[in-house]
Amino acid sequence: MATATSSPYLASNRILSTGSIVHSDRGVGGMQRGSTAVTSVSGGYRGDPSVKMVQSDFMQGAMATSNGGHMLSHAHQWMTSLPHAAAAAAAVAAAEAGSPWSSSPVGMTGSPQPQDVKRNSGREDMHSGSALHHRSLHLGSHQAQHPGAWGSTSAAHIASISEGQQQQSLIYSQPGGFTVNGMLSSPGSLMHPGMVRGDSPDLDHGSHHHHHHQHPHHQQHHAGVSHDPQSDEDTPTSDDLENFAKQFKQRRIKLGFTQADVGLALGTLYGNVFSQTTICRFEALQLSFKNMCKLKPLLNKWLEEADSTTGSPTSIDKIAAQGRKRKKRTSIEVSVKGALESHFLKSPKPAGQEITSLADSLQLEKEVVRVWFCNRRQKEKRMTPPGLPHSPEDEYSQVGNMSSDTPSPSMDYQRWSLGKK
DNA sequence: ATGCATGAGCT
DNA sequence: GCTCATGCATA
Repeated sequence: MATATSSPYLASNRILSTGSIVHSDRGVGGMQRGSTAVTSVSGGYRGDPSVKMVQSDFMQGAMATSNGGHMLSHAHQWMTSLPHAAAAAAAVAAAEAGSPWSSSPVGMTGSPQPQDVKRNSGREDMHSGSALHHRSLHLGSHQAQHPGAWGSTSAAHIASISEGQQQQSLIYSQPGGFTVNGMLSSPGSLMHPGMVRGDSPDLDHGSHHHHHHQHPHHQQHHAGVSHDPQSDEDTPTSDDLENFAKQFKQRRIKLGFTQADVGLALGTLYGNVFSQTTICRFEALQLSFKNMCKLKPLLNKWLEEADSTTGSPTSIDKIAAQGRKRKKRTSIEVSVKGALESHFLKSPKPAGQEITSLADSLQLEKEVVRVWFCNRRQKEKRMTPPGLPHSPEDEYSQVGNMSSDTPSPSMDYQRWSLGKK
């Protein structure tokens, strides 16, 4: 399908009725040998099967009304993602016909979610378990390096989550390495006492970030029993996190919850919803150290709740973040990615001008390139172990050859979580 | 499981 | 315009 070779963008299709067209020729790089990037637009939204189809239909209607049927006229094509109700969609349309994506959605409708006890027994166990990549070093050294990364700024500091937050519960009785499963006298069910997040779909995004300068100094416990003195307010070591993540995943699966379930549960329990992505990254230790520290308490709490509440429905009420317009995800061709990688190795932080020219030569939007670099840097940060004694050069040590254009996957990432088994 | 994207808060 | 935390959409 994506025969859109003429122009870098231009979607061959737009909102497609759910499920009907799923095209996706898995060979993104296998066919469009001419385009640098494809921008496949699709309308399907998986994650809420219950209303999926309906909204799709509404979508089309809404769009036709607002944009006269084409929203691709812009240089970019944004995709409005699933207005939930016709009313909402209409409202949005009326309010901002053809305007940029920055609008904020109107109040959302009550979620029609039929609280169901999700206990999808294993289902993602398979693919999730294949996360044991490379293994190797894991030293306890320390070294501050990236100025905003791994261990420089604030450590475990539970960001002040939204308003009515009152976590900090000091009932952590479960250290990362051992479980006291069962008999935890957790508050039972309780759940959202009075937290009503009636506004922003994405809620609390705006309250986490104060930097308290205190390094997450990795406390090395001297040899002997690795107890895991995880008191309330103390920075866990990388090992702690690693163990916890491992444990967590195990328990989670055992209990029959999916990563998405957990994310939602956290939302109903603490008012902080997280996506499957985040939970996944947590389990895979692909978050920044600081971020890991922040999430651990929450997940720990959930764990306790989860296995103490045997059978009790950790209710879920989804609040679909909708009405948001998002740029379509640009798909960068492999070869182009290679080029970007090369440049990255030379200059990880290209200046605006440089980005512009690069973007131009690669036929990509400047913004896309800029973002690519941002993401690349970010990725690098989490790939770099917090306490690796090696010199900065060791990062990409590609000992030996390396022709200027070696298509090699370049660099084998090593994360700090390699002590895997 | 991950790639590209959005946004808040800094600088 | 960057960093960082996060997530939609995808592979």
